[in-house]
Amino acid sequence: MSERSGRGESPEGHTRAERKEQTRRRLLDVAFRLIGDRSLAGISLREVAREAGIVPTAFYRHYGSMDDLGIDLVDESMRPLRQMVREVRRGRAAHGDIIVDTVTVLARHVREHPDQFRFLTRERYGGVGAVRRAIATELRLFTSDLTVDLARLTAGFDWTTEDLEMAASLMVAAMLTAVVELLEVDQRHPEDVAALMDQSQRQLRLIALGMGQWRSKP
Amino acid sequence: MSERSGRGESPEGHTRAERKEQTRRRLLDVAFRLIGDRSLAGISLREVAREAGIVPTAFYRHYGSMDDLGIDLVDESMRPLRQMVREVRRGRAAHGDIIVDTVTVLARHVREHPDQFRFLTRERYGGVGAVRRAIATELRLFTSDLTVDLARLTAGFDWTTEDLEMAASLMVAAMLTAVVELLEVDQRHPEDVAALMDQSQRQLRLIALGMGQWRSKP
DNA sequence: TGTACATCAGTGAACGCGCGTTCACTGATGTAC
DNA sequence: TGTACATCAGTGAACGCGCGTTCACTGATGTAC
Repeated sequence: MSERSGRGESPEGHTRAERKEQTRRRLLDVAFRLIGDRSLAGISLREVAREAGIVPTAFYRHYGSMDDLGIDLVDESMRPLRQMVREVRRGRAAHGDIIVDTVTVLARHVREHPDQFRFLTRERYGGVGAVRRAIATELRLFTSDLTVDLARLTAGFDWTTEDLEMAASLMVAAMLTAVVELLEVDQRHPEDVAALMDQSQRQLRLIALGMGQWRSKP
Repeated sequence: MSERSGRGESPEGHTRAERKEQTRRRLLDVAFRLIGDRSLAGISLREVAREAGIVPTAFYRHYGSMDDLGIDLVDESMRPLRQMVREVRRGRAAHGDIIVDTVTVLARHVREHPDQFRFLTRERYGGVGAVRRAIATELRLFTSDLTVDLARLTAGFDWTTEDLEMAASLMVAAMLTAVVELLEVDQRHPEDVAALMDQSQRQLRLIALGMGQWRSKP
């Protein structure tokens, strides 16, 4: 048999490594889909393998356990979040309203990758230890990026690092709440989505107003 | 045989109803304990029954399924939260600092009922539909109580109901974040607990400062 | 280019296990008279 | 108070099922010469 078309299925990806990567992607995609209405603990290795079109034992060619796959899912779903931060920073120089931009970009990402955000919010507290820690680490990085941004914005005022972190973590809390609520509302009711985004923007604005008045030991 | 001491175990509770209630309480306590390091989906009917000292089939004398037990767990763990709100309201008339009081009482409840708060934060997003909805309803009630309080505090200023709800939900988000972090830190390190409580108080103060500056369409 | 061997993604049978749920039951507690 | 029957919390055997994991395997792809 020739080098190509060795197997009937999947004509793309000729090398062994390419085929393996395709299977791994299928495992991740299937897991995200199944996680849409269940927790990671609620889906089985056999189910993921079955849906990905491989035999259960072949799963072990890719991950040592479902927990390992879970960690990979965290990486995958944190990527859009990091991209979001980058987008907002890029847009920041252009024109004024950081808050509107942030919420808009966040809402778009949630709309585009609902399963991934669902996974993150669900496993953030509920999941296996390793997965929970991976998510906590990523969120901490997210908060500290925001702290740096706030430091830049408040340069000249006498903000302590502690206070900046406090404000950043409050903003992250507000945004995470918005994400969760966005996932809950039916995307076919745009007026609900708009109301949520509006509330989220007003919350961030309220925090910004408070920061304007803040004195380090008020 | 006489009416009392029919069974060797559990001398308390003579009537059939009392004994049944004792078993139900044991089921709830066992479930809270097991949920300390797993999600509700991760514990089995057989395990709960085994730990409660009854045979699996006897479980059905108390609940139709583990989901039913889950709903009962929500009721049980929301009780301390409601009590907390009442306590803060009661103390409010006495002396000044609502924020310090709220955070102090909250921290105490979390310390006293860690398993129950763990259950709530874990199942809030991760759990079965019915349990998730029960928690969402209780939290909504909590937020609307706070909205009423804020309405009283801002009487005379031109706050819309929408804006009051927005501020209340931001405060609840801040407090829930604090709860989660309190559950994560080791209670044997009081300085970490103090730092968390301090951050939480500063966040609420920041929001209060923002509210002082708020104009309904800024 | 051709051959001979190594690699390794995926196969398929088999295992033991804990699960939820059914069923007919037991015997103490409760109730009617 | 005494008796006869009803109730019902808890028992124990049994079921079929999907699970994670083991094992020896196959055959296309990759590599060395």
